[in-house]
Amino acid sequence: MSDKEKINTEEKILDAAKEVFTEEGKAGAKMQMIADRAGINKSLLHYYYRSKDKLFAAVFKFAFGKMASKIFTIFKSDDDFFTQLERFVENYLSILLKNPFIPMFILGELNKKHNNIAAELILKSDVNIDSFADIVQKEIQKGTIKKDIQAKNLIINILALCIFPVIAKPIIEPVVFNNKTDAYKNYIKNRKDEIVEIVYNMIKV
Amino acid sequence: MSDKEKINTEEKILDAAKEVFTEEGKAGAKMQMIADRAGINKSLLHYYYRSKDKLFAAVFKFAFGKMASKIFTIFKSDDDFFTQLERFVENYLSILLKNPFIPMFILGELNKKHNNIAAELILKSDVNIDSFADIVQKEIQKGTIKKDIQAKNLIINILALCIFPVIAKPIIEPVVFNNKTDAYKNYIKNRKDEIVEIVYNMIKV
DNA sequence: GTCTATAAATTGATAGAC
DNA sequence: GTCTATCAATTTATAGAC
Repeated sequence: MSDKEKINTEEKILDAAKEVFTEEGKAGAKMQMIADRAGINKSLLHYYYRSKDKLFAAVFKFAFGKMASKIFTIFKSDDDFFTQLERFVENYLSILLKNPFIPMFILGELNKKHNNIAAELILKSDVNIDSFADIVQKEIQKGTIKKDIQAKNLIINILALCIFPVIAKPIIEPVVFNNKTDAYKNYIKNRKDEIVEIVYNMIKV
Repeated sequence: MSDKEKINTEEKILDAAKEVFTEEGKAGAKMQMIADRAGINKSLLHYYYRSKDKLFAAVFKFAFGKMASKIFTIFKSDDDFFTQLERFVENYLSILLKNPFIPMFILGELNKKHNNIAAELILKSDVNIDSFADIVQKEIQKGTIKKDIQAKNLIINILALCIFPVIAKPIIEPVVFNNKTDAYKNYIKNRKDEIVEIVYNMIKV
């Protein structure tokens, strides 16, 4: 898909909307910006998606799917648990760095007082941690990890360690790394090993 | 300050603005909402604060100060390092739970592409981690913590483990705790001990 | 399908009376 | 200081030509 002229209008609109909504938030995004970015007229937005709310819903659904759907797939491989965890962190960090604005967009919209659309879409999603909880339970029985490890805590901690450094970049880069872009980039590059070691120390017997 | 009628108008406006801006974001917040919440006329907002930008700047400055200014003060006590860390986590979680919308507000605005105001205010702030880095260095020399601990990594990890569960509440509560509010509240209540243990396992020799 | 023109509603900001 | 009335600009959405 190197030639952007070849994709159809509906797709062009959705791509532009993804960019503008995730960069500016729902309230900050303007239909005119999206039309400009898509290289089409504002009226066409309403022709394909009837309202800003409908377009937002499409983008939010895509964004949430991007970050949530593949979370637990890695834990279905035949690798041992520690390898699965390592591959998960690597994989999730990779997705995050390719889509640095998406987590902030999702969390930002969900935390808005008057945004039923986003909250409703979460309720309809079928993401759940049951399969991951089963795997953790089995590892405990095998004696490979600490007895008192809780799957819920474990997954939240891992996601916190992966997501926070990305969404807090605009504050970490100036405050922690004195505005040195390279220092922040280097920090992120080494992030996988850092997280894996923390998780290892969290769960090892 | 139990009788809200007694505080002056300027203060009433700022209090209302803090609420509305942090709940809705800068673009989502409307001057009319703020006036209504303050129980005054919209024109008075412009009388005290000349523009929405000026009012936003006042709120953002307050919010950032609330979360950032007291971060490193605890590490000036005479307690041993592990006790200082424990007290820091306890203290920071307490501030977070009293102001659950502030971290999301700060990070959300800083991640907006076209928001110079917030980014400028961060640059002007004098928050830095130098004193904390010194303390970590001394502990390493004393041999009380691992040799390869980096202060920058340590503080980011701790903040991640504190802040993420709060800003991700709208997704943790439905996805991880099946919409059981009590289960989430209980999880947060036990959060301090969980984080302290993780940090202990991170740094102990 | 895509555009121009315009309606209709919202919203930040000001003027002026009291 | 506080209010009413109103402006001017923005913004979502629609009507209608091609």
